[in-house]
Amino acid sequence: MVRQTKENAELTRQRIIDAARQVFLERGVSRTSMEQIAAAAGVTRGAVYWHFSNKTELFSVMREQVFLPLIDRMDDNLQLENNEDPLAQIEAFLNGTIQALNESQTTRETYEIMMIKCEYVEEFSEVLKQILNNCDGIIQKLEQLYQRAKNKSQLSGSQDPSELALDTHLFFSGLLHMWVKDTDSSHFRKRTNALIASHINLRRN
Amino acid sequence: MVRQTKENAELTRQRIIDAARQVFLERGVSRTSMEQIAAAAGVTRGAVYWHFSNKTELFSVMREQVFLPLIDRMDDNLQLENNEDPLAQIEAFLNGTIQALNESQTTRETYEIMMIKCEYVEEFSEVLKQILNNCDGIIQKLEQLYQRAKNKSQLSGSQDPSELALDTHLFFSGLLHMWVKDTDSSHFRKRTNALIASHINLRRN
DNA sequence: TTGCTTACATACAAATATGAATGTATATTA
DNA sequence: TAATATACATTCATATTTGTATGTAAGCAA
Repeated sequence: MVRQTKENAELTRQRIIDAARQVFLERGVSRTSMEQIAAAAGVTRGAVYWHFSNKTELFSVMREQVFLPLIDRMDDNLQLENNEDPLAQIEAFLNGTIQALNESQTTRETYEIMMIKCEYVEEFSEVLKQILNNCDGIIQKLEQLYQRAKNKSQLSGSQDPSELALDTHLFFSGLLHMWVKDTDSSHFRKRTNALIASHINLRRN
Repeated sequence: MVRQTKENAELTRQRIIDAARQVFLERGVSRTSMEQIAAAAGVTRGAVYWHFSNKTELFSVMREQVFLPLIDRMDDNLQLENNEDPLAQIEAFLNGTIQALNESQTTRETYEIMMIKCEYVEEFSEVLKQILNNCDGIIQKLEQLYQRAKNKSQLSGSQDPSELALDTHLFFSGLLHMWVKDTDSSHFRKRTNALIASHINLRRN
């Protein structure tokens, strides 16, 4: 197989991305060599370098394939439609993200790589900034939703939407980390729905 | 300087550990070579290999120097003394840990390395297990404290101590991550106390 | 059909990293 | 004070990894 058609080349490219994800997961991003990725994809380094200029670019593509759609989905779930029940909407957003993890192994693996199999230095610290920016967006939207919940007297006591939003974001950030790290026992993953429910319930009037 | 006294050797050892922390922070654990550590410590690789058998051991020592005392301190803060105000005790525990970060640059740096400059694969996945075990311990103690808070009718509504404990742990885990990642702007760090206060307040009767 | 380009494989050169082996001067100890 | 162990520095052999350069057969356009 010396020269593939355009279609086949695209398949090869995707196989390389999938192989990279697999090896990143096993050996960590830094320890992974292009040779290992090539071997896992059943090609040589020549092919990998043909499709991607280096490991960093390959990493970025792998990440974006999963995260860009995921972020879109999260944005949708947080959209300010005229919802009767903002608190329920927040809950649905949290559950939706967990559901995305449950449904797609690729998403799960990518999350795991991003969280505990990647060192955010040099070129990669840029990625960290993007992530933080994204967090800011989510926090803002949460705050708006909490504000609307407050306007509708859904909240108990006199709670500040801004602090509620941050509290929820931190909770969820911690939740995702735990969810990802809890690979074998998985006794944690079964509790997530209840946890999210009680987290929201704590706020409800 | 070919042969130092025992005392000086101990100083050299510590200098190597400090140098390792510094280079780990800059380049990430994986990308850091023994040569770079040696250079940063002002010695040669010979000295580094004399004191530590390899990078993994050096990493472990660096980590334990900071974490073992920190864990002890956290355990102390969570101890079940006959406290009148369990909720305040939890709040003090959270604030205390943040304070430890504020007070010690070494602790801060080590946390940052552990969180975003280290890949938890192969030998390092053992470390991850230890961390998770520790979390379990903290969660259990939080649960006991929440139980006592409930017995004293400190809690509003009918909240489950077990879920409150997990919620607090996830919140705090997320908080630590944010705290560490928020290196430059530091606008987040100033809000931590207020955030912790409102997190606890949400539970209070 | 020819010629150019694509999609790789193979080969090469240079850099970097590791662990161990060896050297060595000085503390330490008997 | 002589012998030994210590605390390193230096050297060496060996991998490993990277990027690039070159080769090549087949696809594709004119």
